[in-house]
Amino acid sequence: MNGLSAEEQRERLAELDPEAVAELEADDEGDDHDLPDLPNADAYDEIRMRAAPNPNGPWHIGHARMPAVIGTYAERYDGSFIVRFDDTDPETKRPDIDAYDAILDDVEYLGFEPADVIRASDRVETYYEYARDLIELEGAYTCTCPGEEFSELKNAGEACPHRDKNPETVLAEFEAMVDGEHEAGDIVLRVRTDIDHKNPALRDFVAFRMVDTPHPREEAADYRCWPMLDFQSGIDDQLTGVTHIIRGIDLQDSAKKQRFVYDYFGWAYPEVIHWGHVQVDAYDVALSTSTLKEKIAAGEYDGWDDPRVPTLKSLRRRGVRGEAIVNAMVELGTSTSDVDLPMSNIYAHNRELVDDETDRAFAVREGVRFDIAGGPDTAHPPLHPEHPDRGERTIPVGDAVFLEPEDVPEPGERVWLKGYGPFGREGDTLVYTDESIAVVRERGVPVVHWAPVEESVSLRLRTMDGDVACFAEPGVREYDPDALLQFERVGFARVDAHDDRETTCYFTHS
RNA sequence: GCUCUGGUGGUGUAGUCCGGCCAAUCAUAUCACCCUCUCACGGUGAUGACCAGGGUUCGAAUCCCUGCCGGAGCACCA
Repeated sequence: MNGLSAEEQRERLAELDPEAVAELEADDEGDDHDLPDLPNADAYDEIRMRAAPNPNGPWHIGHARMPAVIGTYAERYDGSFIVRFDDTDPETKRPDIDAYDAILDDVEYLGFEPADVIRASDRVETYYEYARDLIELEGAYTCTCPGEEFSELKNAGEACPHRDKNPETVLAEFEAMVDGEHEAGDIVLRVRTDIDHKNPALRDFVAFRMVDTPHPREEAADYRCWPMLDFQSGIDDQLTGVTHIIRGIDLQDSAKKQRFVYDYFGWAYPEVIHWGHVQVDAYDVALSTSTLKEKIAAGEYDGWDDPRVPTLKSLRRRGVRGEAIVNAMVELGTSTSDVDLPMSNIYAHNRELVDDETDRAFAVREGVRFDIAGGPDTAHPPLHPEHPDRGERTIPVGDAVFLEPEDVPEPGERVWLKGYGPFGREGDTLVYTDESIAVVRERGVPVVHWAPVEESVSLRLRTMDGDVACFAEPGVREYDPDALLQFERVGFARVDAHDDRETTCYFTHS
């Protein structure tokens, strides 16, 4: 057997023990991805998942987890996912009209395409239909108890007086809700679950309530009777063929509540996975859309793509590839405990994606000026050290250069200007010494990056810690906005804009 | 108070269902060395974990009990 190739061994094994081969192949498969298998995946013809954001602002980094994971699952199982905006609260969690498109942009940036995009606020009539059906099945009742009173009864495991109304009465009262004949707080429609269920969270929850504030979307502005998340989401998951739901641990009880509705209708509940919260390091601000919104409105940040802000728009502007974020998110898996995602992880994935194809350039931060004496007129460092075939840059040196303060040699010491040549410091002048590269290899002369004074480009490097004034080599102006560069010994940066005075780049990571 | 649900190196993850191949996998991180006209990339090595205590067993990260610590829900928010 040892004399055979792996292929032959496997064929041979197939004859002897087909099941063992299947197992081997399953193992091989397992090495290709980090995410665990979807529960009970074989039971479904097509895997269907959904991202159900509340459109209250552009996404922060944590939001990337949902599309990253369900998009990856969809690809792996040859299934699909939809984006469904759960925008059924026009007041407390009022949708931001711009957020719908902003979120879809973010999904695209991550590299995924939803099979469909729907908005709950377009589907209110549908929810009404199912509510009517549920009422007829005696699965829901209208209730005018003040919230606090009901809460007390519920905690005691006691039914309120409205629970036993007949369906005809309930239906009539519900139609009055639909017609907007009530005001917020006056009446709700409750699902009849189990009033003394041992878990108080599951007892007769609210399915519809009145909201006085019109929905910001014109198409939905006339509705006053709005479904609650647990009802709306449950109906939609069934209607859109969702087979697997992933959601946060804060919604752990949702499935249990929705099962009561599913049971009334005779539906099978989808598979469900709960995961914990994601926390990201490296930022001063919390991963919270509402907090970000406040601080941006207050002028503390320039906008949703300010480099100091933990949003996807910010990472995008900084030149981080969506794929890097996806890779990092997929590595987090789907565990129920809270997880910390270090930004260094996203950076490591990004570096892996971009390092090989990114041109190199020089940018000097807070440059110190030195005159140059001797040496060739131009320097020709390669565009990429590992790909000399891609060509080289041309930097006109002029008669002075900038060095970073940390790279300044002591008087009498030498320094190798990268891609240019060896110099010794005499006062404020760097004098060309015409030595070979051996001084670097054998004598340990430091190799530093530099920029010419005369033909330098003023460059503003926007970083998470604020803006840094730099001088860059002239070739930087040739790159179109959106290009990625690696400033040698500084780090990666995305070219953002050029104007008459300066070039702006966003720092990606080291 | 009631009800869920977790706890593997700094971080994430594999292993836990069906105890032994686990003196615990892989990645990232940090440090060192090598490579190098970058502090990038690449290579080598090091660091570093089964929440605690009992029990069952020839054998426990894995099963049982207790404790400790954490997260979540009990909204006319999502």
